Amino acid sequence: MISNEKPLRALLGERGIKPTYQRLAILAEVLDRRSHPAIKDLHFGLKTKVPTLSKTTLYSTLELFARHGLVRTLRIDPVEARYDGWTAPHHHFHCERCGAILDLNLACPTGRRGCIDGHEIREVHGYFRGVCRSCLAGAASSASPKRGAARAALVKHPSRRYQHA
Amino acid sequence: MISNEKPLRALLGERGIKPTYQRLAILAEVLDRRSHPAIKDLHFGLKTKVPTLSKTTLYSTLELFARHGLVRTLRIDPVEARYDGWTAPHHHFHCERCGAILDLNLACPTGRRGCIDGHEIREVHGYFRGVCRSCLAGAASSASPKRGAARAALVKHPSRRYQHA
DNA sequence: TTTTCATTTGAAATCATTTCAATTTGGATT
DNA sequence: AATCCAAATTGAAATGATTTCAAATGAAAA
Ligand SMILES: [Mn+2]
Ligand SMILES: [Mn+2]
Ligand SMILES: [Zn+2]
Ligand SMILES: [Zn+2]
Repeated sequence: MISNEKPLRALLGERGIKPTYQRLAILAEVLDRRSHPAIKDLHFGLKTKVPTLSKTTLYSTLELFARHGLVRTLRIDPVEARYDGWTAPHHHFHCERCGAILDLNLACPTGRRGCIDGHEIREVHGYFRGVCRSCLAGAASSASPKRGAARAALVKHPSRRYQHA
Repeated sequence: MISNEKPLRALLGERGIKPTYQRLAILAEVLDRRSHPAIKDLHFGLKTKVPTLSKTTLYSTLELFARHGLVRTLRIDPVEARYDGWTAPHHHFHCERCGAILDLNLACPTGRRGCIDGHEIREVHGYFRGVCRSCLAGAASSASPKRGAARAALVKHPSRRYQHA
């Protein structure tokens, strides 16, 4: 629903990646989500379609996809990598209360490439952290009732984050 | 040597943080380094001055410092948190070959605060990743002979990163 | 000195990620 | 259809940063 214009097979084929059943399912799942899912979220979301899918495959496949520019690996969440199927340059906001990662569209582009100070730039990430709109609205202490990755993040992580503040 | 204008005791006192022997040593160590050290680097660097210092104290103290704006916690290295005693807004570059983290001074500021899309912004990070100047110079495969955190990162991390590419 | 409370410490637990060897898969060849 | 082979997948074990937790220490107050 995001950028599934081209069939998934083509996205893989163009890059010489064999369109395995697992790879197609993983690619579909990660492109289908705007929530910047973590490995465990993808694993959970795919358990019906690919019951035998291992986390090891998820790790290696997502690294493969990232290497070929099919997904972006976000490191804004200190606990776990989050993946983004939307590869156009944009910034990210991480809510330290509910764990949600949201897209931001700002002036400063993250698409910059080339060299800076002689260093070869391959990736640019603009990370903002704070308290998201809906957490601000749902005042008080406990995070507002979110779903998906945000909620998943909530129930886990003992006090690592996403607790009171 | 960086921003030790004020005595360290004052930096803590202003914020109501009791100037413990450990805290003063940790603060001195993190302010003294431009290498954006990880916990293990600080632990190693302090073993002479504070032989009994535990990593637990380092974790909790650095979190305390970060909460009070004395240091910034960088999440650009996927393996471990790196700490920055230079709190003025600036961007960071992470060399995926040798692990070094370098300061960048660019136009787009990271000092932005306030709200975006209704989200309350508390932290802004500009992360660039690629291959650093000296790694580019020292062509070939193995990383150029670096020191400090970069080297430390090298000898560790089996193939996690900092290997060939 | 005795009490009290914050800080420090080390050991154990947690958990994301990596490693690795074995199994499975699917295409090519016979 | 049967065989072969390299790539892909899998699960279990290892790794290592970070957190948890309860005991030990320290320092100020009574
Ligand atoms: Mn995004
Ligand atoms: Mn810096
Ligand atoms: Zn939130
Ligand atoms: Zn380098």
